[in-house]
Amino acid sequence: MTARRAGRGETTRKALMDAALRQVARGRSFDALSLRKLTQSVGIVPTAFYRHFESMEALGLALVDESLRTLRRMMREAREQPVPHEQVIRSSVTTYVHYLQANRLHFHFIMRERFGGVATLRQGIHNGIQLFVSELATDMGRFPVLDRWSAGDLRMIAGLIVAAVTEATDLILNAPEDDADAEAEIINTTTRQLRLIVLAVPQWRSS
Amino acid sequence: MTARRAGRGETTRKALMDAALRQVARGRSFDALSLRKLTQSVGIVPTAFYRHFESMEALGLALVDESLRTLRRMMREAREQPVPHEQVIRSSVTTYVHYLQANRLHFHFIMRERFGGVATLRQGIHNGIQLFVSELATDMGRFPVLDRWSAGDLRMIAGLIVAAVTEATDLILNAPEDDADAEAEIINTTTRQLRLIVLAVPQWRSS
DNA sequence: GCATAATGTCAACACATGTTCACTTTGCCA
DNA sequence: TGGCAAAGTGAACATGTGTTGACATTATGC
Repeated sequence: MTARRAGRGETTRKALMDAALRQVARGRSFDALSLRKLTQSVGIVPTAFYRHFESMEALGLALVDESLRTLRRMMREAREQPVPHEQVIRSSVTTYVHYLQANRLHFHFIMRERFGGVATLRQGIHNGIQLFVSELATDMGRFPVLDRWSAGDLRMIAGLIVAAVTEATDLILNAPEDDADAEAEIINTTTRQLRLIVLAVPQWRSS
Repeated sequence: MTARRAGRGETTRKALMDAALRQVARGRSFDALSLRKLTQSVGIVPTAFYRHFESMEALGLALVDESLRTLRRMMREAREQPVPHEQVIRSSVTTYVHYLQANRLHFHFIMRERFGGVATLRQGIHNGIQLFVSELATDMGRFPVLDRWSAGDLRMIAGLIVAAVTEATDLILNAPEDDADAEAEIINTTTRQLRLIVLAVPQWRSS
């Protein structure tokens, strides 16, 4: 039983991860981070890095893991929340954006490294998102009309929704952090996009 | 009139740009490229780089420009092409994917640096895409039913379409280059997504 | 409280990076 | 054809990089 110790080591490990996240959120891509600057910003000597991670890539993978975890947590909480009868879409979008604001660093990391320069990170994030799409698809399959849809059609529509939300995420992250007007407009546009999609559902005939 | 010479210089300038594009397509993010490796892969000495670009960032901006230009070229050609009466959506998607395959390097660059680590490149690409969305919106405003839509609604739906196409682009670029089956499936999914969107159009009531 | 493993430090390495300056070569235009 | 600007070269620089090994300092479980 390798009971993980939770001494100061655990905290500087976290500090390293946070430092990396902050650097990424500041604009740099993970690919271009330097081990030395990272340790410096944490206040330890470069060589101490290896006490916590085997390599930079390992750090990156840990960050992918952590970030995807907050994504899953969001979905779980959303599932446990009772579904509001009115304004389902609008309130979902709003909730999402709040969650996004509360976890900017993780979302920023995911967005940047999703197409970033490190193949293994890309792969990990890609898989995570695909899983996310799948879960969304099966969730949607429980709704009144959609319960007659094929699995493929459900994935198709889930993918479309995720694409819309991804675009919104991009816009939010690139807007100034406290611009309420911009945020409101993005929420508005995304809400209308999702409403449009829902409007199409009853019309759909699988070919 | 500063008539640009087209000597060997012009060609190694292009060679530098191509080398950078290849490196990016290979996986590295632009801000992790090294000036030295670049010049080495072109066969010139590092210092000669400055004969063609003031800095790496200048190279990047030139690449943004070039890549966005192929995007605009695509749209222009699409506009000049007569609209097929049947299977409009499917044939559009197919055409797009072919164009994408024929210009993988440029699309790869756009996709990677759209969220990449260099702010100015991000900004440039973002603006380019927004312009793209606007043009698509006004184009769509010429269609039978959509000609009654507000500009805001048109932008909304155009954004949704672009989001779907962007997702498809990502999938295509990350699939092996000659996997016809995967390509066919992506085309299929995207086509259905766009069809779904079109189905919603007659139902839409602007609030 | 002591032994022990985990964290952290220090010095040093071999190498890669961007950029400088003065120089040579190339190719075009008058 | 001679001149001149453009393109390419070479040596050298100051810095930054990842990684090594041997050593010091913690903290924690027994």
